[in-house]
Amino acid sequence: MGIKGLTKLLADNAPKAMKEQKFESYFGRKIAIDASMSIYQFLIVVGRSGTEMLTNEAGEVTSHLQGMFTRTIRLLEAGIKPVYVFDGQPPDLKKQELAKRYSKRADATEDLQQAMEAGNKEDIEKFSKRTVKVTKQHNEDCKRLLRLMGVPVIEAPSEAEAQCAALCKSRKVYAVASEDMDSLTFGAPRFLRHLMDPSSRKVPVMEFEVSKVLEELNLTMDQFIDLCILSGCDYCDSIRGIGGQTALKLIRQHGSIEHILQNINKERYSIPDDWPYQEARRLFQEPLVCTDDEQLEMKWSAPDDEGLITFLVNENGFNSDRVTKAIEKIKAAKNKSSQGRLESFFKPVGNTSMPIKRKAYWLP
DNA sequence: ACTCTGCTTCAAGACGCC
DNA sequence: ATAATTGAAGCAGAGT
DNA sequence: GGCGTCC
Repeated sequence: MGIKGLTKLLADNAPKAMKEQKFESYFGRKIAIDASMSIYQFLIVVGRSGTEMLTNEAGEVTSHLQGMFTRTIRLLEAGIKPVYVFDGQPPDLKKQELAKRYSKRADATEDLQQAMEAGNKEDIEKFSKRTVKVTKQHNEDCKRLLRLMGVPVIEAPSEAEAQCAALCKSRKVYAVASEDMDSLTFGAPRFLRHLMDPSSRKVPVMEFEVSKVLEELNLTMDQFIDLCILSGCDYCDSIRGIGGQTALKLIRQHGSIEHILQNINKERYSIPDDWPYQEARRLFQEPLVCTDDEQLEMKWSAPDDEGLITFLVNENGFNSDRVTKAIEKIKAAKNKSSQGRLESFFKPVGNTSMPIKRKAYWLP
């Protein structure tokens, strides 16, 4: 569930920490993306009608490939250098939460069964979406596709969001793009929401800087993490009756969850038994991430034409012409943006005599 | 009156043709 | 055995 | 912009 109500809390209490940006302003930028969440959305929405989805001849689902392929091309054409980060093992604390979701899905599967027997189209549509799950195979399919496209893939040891944040902290990428507010709690210095929306043109890209969030809320990072835990996170329960607003007030007043617990009226608020807030805090402060430079190497290389045609056309029934055209798009996009951010940034100005300090500008 | 929490519900891609 | 979303909007009702 | 198709 991410962090409950954090968007609204920040909009109300730290409006200057977020700013609208143009999609085009990320030309040449390296951006980390949580792959699993994208795959999930593709499975739910791409080519779905009732229980029907896009499939290959063997009847295996290909919606995730279609979605990942077109979206990644769109990013490359915008000059963005995406790096997709895949989930590893979830932390133990998350397993309780995940068990709940599992049982919800089991319920939905039953509901779907009934709807199908009753032939209720609307219900079939509704419940089938809730039974979607991302399998290991889906993940492997997408990794293979991305590698063939020449787009880097990183396998996180645990939470992908945490790995994305770590990449941004160590300046290996410019920003993290996600719809999940956890990114800020993991300390991603620059965080983008709605990066993918502008195609439908409704929502502008929203850019958050964690340093400004802290500055405006007047909190330390540790206090911000405590605020997120109290607001409600995936790792442990929160205190019933305390939401974002109250949590912010209490943190400002007492400084930490420990001090809040010492001062709070325990008649009024019941603290959960065996409340693992300290472990949750630790997961946000020091999540398990990979820091090995060799494993984090990112290269945006030319696409593998033959490999893509074998995989998409021969193995998964994609239209041959479409794939060929798409490959050309990828090549054109990579040529255009391989010059990097600076030249293209200055090109419209038309003044080539200006000396440029290359190195300084190349930092993310 | 007003604020806040907490529950339920929903919707979720990208492209091209018209 | 294997796999585990999300935010947001709208509404009810408790608390202050 | 609404609507069907992608596999």
